[in-house]
Amino acid sequence: MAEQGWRERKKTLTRRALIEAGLRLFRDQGYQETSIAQVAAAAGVAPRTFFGYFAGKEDLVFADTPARIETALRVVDERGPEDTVADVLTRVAEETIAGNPGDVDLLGLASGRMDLVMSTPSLQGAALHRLWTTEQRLAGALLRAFPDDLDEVSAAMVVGSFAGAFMGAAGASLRRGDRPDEVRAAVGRAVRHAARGIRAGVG
Amino acid sequence: MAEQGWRERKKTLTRRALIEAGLRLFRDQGYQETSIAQVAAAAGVAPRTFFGYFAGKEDLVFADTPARIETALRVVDERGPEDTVADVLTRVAEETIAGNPGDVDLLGLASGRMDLVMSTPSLQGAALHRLWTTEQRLAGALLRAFPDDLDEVSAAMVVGSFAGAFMGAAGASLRRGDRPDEVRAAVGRAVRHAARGIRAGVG
DNA sequence: ATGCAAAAATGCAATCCGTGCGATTTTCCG
DNA sequence: CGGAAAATCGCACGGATTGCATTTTTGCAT
Repeated sequence: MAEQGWRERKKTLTRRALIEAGLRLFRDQGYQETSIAQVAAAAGVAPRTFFGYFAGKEDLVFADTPARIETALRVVDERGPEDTVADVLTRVAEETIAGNPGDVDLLGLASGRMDLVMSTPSLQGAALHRLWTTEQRLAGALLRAFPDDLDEVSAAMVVGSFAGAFMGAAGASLRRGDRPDEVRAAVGRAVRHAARGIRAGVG
Repeated sequence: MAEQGWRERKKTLTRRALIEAGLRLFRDQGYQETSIAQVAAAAGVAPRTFFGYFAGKEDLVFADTPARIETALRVVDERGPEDTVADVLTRVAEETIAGNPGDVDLLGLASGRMDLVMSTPSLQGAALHRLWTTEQRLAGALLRAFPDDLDEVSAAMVVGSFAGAFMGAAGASLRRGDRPDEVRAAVGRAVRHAARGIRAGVG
């Protein structure tokens, strides 16, 4: 847990500086309109250095998702004996919502990422791709947690219908201009719908 | 319906040449590894001309989807009086499958696109983004077709769960290396599952 | 404190996508 | 045949990435 020293500390410091500078610039002047050179300059490093921290422009925007994904997977892995597939996925969804609609507070930059992604096509694609690969991992974890109730395809199908309902509702609610709590409610309804659908099919 | 003359004819001809050349090169040497310059050269036009036909490299890969999307939307618009939401979406899915898993035959280049997309991250993102925007349009059409049973959010949620289940099943089946007919079967099962889930919730 | 080796930050060149613009060539039509 | 409109081209940028060689920093053992 303990960091080595100045070396490590400085690295996470630079990383954070890049994220904050990037997110701020993206929000203020737009994603496409902001060049990596600007982000690097604002963070006080050379443009080339940016790529030592992130694989690309998109990566900076989703810098906090890996942790959230691990959390979601852990929820599945820690399935209780009495839990059903729907129970577990519902809990995953709740866990996800807890730090999603209307928030972000990534590094002090509360909100903004949702709007940013929703208003930037290329980021939408990136976000959906991450969601897609995450769904696959989630399906794998689910299959491991319920080996008697599922198979590869049904696991992926269940996760897909869940995520699909979730995203569909969230997207529509946001597009409609709902308040954060309304979005939460909409998503909650979608999750319950998906859970009901699953119970009607798989154990 | 009738084309003007040589002008129009040549245009669609060049367009087709670009698509065929592109798809062939993408399949043979990979998407990322193929430059637009190569595609243009193979089609006998200047690189700059490529952008007169497609907005970008990705567009070429999905050149046939617009038509398919229109078809899907039409299926929703032509809802029968007795149809339920699940009925309509099931029909949309069938319509979609009819020309999807294992095929493509876009322009004689049977198969290959599915594999191409599944093996190219950036194309996956593009494909998912197209799916996402299509879902929105589908939700809109569905809302128009069932104004008494749905609202914006529930329509999007229903479409999302449907598409999610569809994609999840298709992806898992393909990833597992299933034969085209097996993929079809898996998707069929997913569609029935999603339909059941919808019937359990919305009318 | 000093010097060396590993790690990080840079600089630079090169490739490729995508776009604006002006110059050319084709095709259409009177 | 003589434009006018449409389609191609060529050219020059701006910006994302990447590979490679060079220069700074930092960690650590004398």
